[in-house]
This record gives sequence, C-alpha cells and structure tokens, in this order.
Amino acid sequence: MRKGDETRARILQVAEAAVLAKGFGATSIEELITETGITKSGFFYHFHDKNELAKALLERYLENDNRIYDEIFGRAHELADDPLQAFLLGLKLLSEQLADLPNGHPGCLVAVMCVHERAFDRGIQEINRQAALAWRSRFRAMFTEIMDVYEPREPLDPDQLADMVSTVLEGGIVMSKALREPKSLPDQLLVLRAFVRMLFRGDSRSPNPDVDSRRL
Amino acid sequence: MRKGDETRARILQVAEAAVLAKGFGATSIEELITETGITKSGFFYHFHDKNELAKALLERYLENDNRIYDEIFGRAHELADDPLQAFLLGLKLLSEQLADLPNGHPGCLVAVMCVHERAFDRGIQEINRQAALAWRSRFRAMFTEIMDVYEPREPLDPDQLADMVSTVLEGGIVMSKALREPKSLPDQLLVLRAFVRMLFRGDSRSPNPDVDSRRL
DNA sequence: CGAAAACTGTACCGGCGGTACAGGAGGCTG
DNA sequence: CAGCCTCCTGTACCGCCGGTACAGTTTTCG
Repeated sequence: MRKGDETRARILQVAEAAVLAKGFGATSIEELITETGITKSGFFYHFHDKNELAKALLERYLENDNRIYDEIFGRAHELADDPLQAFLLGLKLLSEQLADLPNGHPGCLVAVMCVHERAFDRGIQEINRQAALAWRSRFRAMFTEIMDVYEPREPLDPDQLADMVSTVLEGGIVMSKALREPKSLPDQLLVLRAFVRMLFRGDSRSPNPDVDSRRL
Repeated sequence: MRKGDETRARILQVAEAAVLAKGFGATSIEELITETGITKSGFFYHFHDKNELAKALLERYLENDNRIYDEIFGRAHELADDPLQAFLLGLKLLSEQLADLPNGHPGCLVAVMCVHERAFDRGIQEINRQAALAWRSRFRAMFTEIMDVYEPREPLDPDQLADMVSTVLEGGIVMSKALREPKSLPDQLLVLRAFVRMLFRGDSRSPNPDVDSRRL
C-alpha cells in the first residue's frame, strides 16, 4: 500500500539524520516517533526491531549513494571522452558537490555500522561488505579503463587504487568531522585527484599530452 | 594511591576493547564491571558518568597513539638521513606493523567519537579536534622538511598533504572493517606511500636521484 | 461493502545509566 | 594505637528505553 510506504519513508528520513548526527545507539525510537508523529505501535508495525531499522536505513542510504555516483560519473563521462579526463572530472564534480553542502557531509552510514560492528547481526555486516565491494568494482572499472590508455608511473593494483577512492572519502568524512572543517573532505578528494593525475600524466606543469596518440 | 590507578587502568583497558568492538552505546557499564571484577559503585567511584569514561578512554588512546608514531617515525629518522627517505620508511614500518596485527586494526577511538558526535559534550569534541590538529602538525613538519629538499611535482599544500596521512589511516580502518580484509589498511598506506614518492621523486623506474645535489 | 492495511492505546517487562548513601577493608600518618 | 583517607562493597531505588502483547480503530482500495 502507498500510505504505509510513505510513513515508512518518513521514519527512515528522520532516523537517518538522527543516526548520522548522534550514532545509532544514541538515537531512541521514542524520539523518532515523536518527530514523525506516529505512535510506538506504529513504529513496530513497520520495523519489528531496531536492527531491522538499521538494515532498512543502510539499504536506503546505499541506493541513494549509488545513484549519486552514477549521476556524477555519468555526467563526467558525457563531458569527457578520455577515461582519465572523465575520472578526474568526476572527482572534481564530486568535490564541488561536497563543498556545496553547508554543514559538510552528514556522515556515512557504512562507517557508522563499521564502528558499531558487533552490535548488529551478520546481515548488516554483509550488506556493508557488499557495499564496499561495489565501490571497489565501480572505481576499478574506471581505473582499468584508464590503464588501457595510459601507463601508470608506478605499477599499482587497480583494486587498491579503487579502494583508495573509498578510503579517502571515508577518511575524509571522519577527519572533517574531527577537525570541524567541512572543507577538509572536498580538499582531500582534490589531493587524491592530483595524485591520480600525476600517476597517469606526470608533471602538471608540462602541457597536456596528446591523449589520442596513446590510445589503443 | 597506586591501587586506585591500577583498577582505573584495568577498567579503561577492558572498556577500550569493548568500545572498539561494539561502539560506545552498545558497551554497557554492567558488562565492564563484571569483566573487571568490581562493583557498580566501584565503577562510579572512578568515573562519575559514562561521558567521563569516554573522555579518559580517548585521552589514554591518544597518548598511546602518539607514542607509537613517535617510535616509528623516530626510528625511521634514525635509519635514514634524508627526510623523504625517512618519511617513506616510516610509512613502510607503519604499514608492516599494521599488517602484523592478526585481526587487523582494532579501530580508532577518534573515529568512534566522530560518529557519535552529538552524543558527547564539547570537551570530547575538542579533544578530538586537538588530536586531529596534532596529527596534522606532526605530518606537516615532515612534509615541509621534505619540501626543503625536494620540489613537489604538483604544488600541494603541506597541511592538506599531512591530513592525507590521517585520512588514509582513518579511511583505511573503516574500509578494512567494512571489507573484512585486515590487509586493506596496510595496503592503502603503501598506495599513499607510492603517491608521496611519486610526488617528490617522480618515476620509480628511473634510478634514484642524487639527493644531495638538490639539497639547499 | 468488505477485507486488508495501517495504524492507535494501554499495559507491561527487563536492562541499563545513574543516584544515594551507609558501611567496611586496608594503608599511611601523627 | 587512633584516626583519617583512599578505595571500594552492598543495597535500594529511579526513569528511560527497547521490546512485547494484544485489543481496538481508522483508512485505503478492490
């Protein structure tokens, strides 16, 4: 039914903001129901316990997360034919989008679930792992595409390079929260961008190489 | 008194392991006292509430954290005169030490406190911020030392470079937990190491440049 | 209209963080 | 030896929260 889904979505929306702000344990069900305007019974009609809420929260978050990456890197691939240019543009667009958030990135639910780790069941741990693997394969695809055209200066594993993108995102979120400097996260992404550009193109002060001459 | 400090230390030790495994909210005081073999009253004699426990936990963690960095990069500076070599060696030693942990890195309390954020008072948030700033100044000192000798291929801010080390460490911890691959964290550190080497030394396939000829 | 979906209301349970307070063991000091 | 201080123990209690149970009510839709 539609009405039920709408209420459920409203709970998830309120819950996500609360969990990202205070952590999962510090978010009480009672506060969620007062904010969404339903009763406790209503809450447990939708989620039979807090663990199920966590699972739904994580799934919703990951859907949105993937949608954002699809959009940004899809647009980047439309604007640039060259895979390296597209990836570098994508990182830039992502950095800009993150810099535009007035209060900084609200936080990553994957990181939240990692920190709480054993407090959740294996189902959530597995979703988390699959999410990380999905990030890896997403960015690995970009790096192998780049490596078909450019030879890296250092022989780095595309899987590890791909993980580096997620690592900088997750670490950047943690650090910008610790530092209370929202700009830190987008800046770190740009540092990564500089590293990747350096890896495949070398010195930035030399003019851009003629890309097509190196294409297979 | 010595006896009190010893009990306090035992509580902190038990608490740290529990918090890193399950998060702060999921760690109950009752479980801590059964494991340390004291009573609830005994616990509240040492820490007047859970927030104070968190504070003491964080302070203890950061002391140890700083000691480890001092040791590793101190040794690296003993073994290598050149600041770049010393830094690269330090990253390698750190990576090896992290790879030797059988179950991977247990987790970073700074990240835990960041995730829980608003659940704690400003005192803890400030300690967290100071810790991140201390990491920044530690690694910035190394990068400015390196920049006195080597010119970077890309004009990167030493503060942002310094933050990159913390970012990769924090992100690597999150990612290796999400992936359930302990090796991921040390690997990411080595990727960062390759990036830094590339930034200051260029192509790894060319022979090592004569360092002294570039020294000021 | 009727059935299923989407709730509300009430009452209750146990665990947990936290308070209050009395008292006791053990060591140090005058 | 007395007395005090540190470092606890024991007991009793409070309120919040997650969760259960279940009966009843409204809303939605075929």
